[in-house]
Amino acid sequence: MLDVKFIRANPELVKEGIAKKRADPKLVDSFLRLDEDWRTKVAAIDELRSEHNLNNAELAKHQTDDLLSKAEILKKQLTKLEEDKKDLEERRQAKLNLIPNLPGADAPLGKNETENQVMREVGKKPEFDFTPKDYLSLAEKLGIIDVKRAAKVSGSRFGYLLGTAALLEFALINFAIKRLLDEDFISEIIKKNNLNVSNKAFIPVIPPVLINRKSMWGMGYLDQGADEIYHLEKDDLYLVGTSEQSLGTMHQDESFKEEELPKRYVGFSTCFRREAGSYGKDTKGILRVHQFDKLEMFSFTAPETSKEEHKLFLAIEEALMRELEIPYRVMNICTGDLGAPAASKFDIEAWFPSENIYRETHSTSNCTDYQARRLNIRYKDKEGKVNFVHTINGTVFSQRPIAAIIENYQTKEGAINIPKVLSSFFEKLE
RNA sequence: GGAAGGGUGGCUGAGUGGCCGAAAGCGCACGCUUGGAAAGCGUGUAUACCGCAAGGUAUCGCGAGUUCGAAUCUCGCCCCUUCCGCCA
Repeated sequence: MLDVKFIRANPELVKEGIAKKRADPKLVDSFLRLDEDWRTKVAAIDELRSEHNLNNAELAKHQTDDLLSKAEILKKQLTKLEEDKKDLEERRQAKLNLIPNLPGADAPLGKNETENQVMREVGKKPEFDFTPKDYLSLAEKLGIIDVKRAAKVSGSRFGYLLGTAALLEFALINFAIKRLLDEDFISEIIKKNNLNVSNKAFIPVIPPVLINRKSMWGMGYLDQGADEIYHLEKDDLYLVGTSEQSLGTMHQDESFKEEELPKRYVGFSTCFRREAGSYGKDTKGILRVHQFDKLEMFSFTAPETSKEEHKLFLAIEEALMRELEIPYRVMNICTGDLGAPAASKFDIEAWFPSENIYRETHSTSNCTDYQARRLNIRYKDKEGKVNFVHTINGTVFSQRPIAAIIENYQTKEGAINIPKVLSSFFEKLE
């Protein structure tokens, strides 16, 4: 949600901003019209109610027919006005809900994913003296990914990870968690990237994956893209598409002290996506499935530090990818490809040698105060002033990197080497 | 799922129809006191919206209702605690 006062004071700026995100600028005008009507109604009600309250105070002292009949009249008027107000309020809120966050200055202008900018390519692409196979046929041959049986059991876009693939996930998660709990690791990244943020460690968390309507709405995913979300009607609960949704909502209606910020979490959860709009896209394998596990970073920060925190998240993602020795590139997501809550977003795409392309494996967004305002998450600064926090989220590892590992670490014989950095974690499991 | 009890400000907790945005205590802030501190004393201490301000309006889990008037009465829902049932 945008700051209503800001919209009123800067309607042109807001129109310009949301147009860049391919939202209809007319939304702003229709919102402002409803807002104006609503405010007028509120003022009228406040005045009438004040009169009513005074009248009631008299009635408390002595009851006369005059006072009583005046009260009845005022009550009737109020009831009518209040109905109008409720209706206006709903329509006003509905418009406001549809206005996305404004893009940040660092997000490149563009209409869709084809205009995302490559920021850098990192890592040496593996050279094979044979034709590299795709991860799925390798994995199926090794019996470590099974989508056929999953189709039998659950339908399309599901998969079983077995043996080495399952162990790879556990190893990957353990490796990443170990890094994120290590302040020295974070310090080093801060130093290397010349960032001005705290080296505070992340708090590990296993969050709920079913969340209520208010929470899902608060994260900004219900007004647009609700088709993507699984909804359990009987209980009116939503399955999270990412643990971002249960981490960000954890502190709703709370107020931090400034010294508590940044509050950093790393959550592990299963994620559920209906993939309603992606028929025919990545239908093979496990790159786009209805259910997958993901380790996710989430941070509540003061507004001044959110950009740096966002850079830290990206730097962490990159550092872990470099340790894994998987080539990747970093994309700066253009305005037209940003989700509703995000002001800026960086993706990491891992190298898939069988296809000779990079594929998205990570994503980190700065949602500024858009989610915090909906969820009422604030902090008190040193002068005691209360303000909304900023929220940042970022992938650590999902299951997609497992596919990247399989492709990049394949041998001529069709086996898979284990990345060096995972070997100790892997051996403990084997 | 069944039964009982409960949900009030940062916290504890009083409040069964108007004098209640809400007693008291704790905490916190400031001041006095002190060599300094503690204690003591005094003052202040919710949020949102409208307004230049004075001030007004709303909020006692949420929603509806009764009433001129609701924290207080009625109904529905949510959440918490305890007991029973079921259960990893």
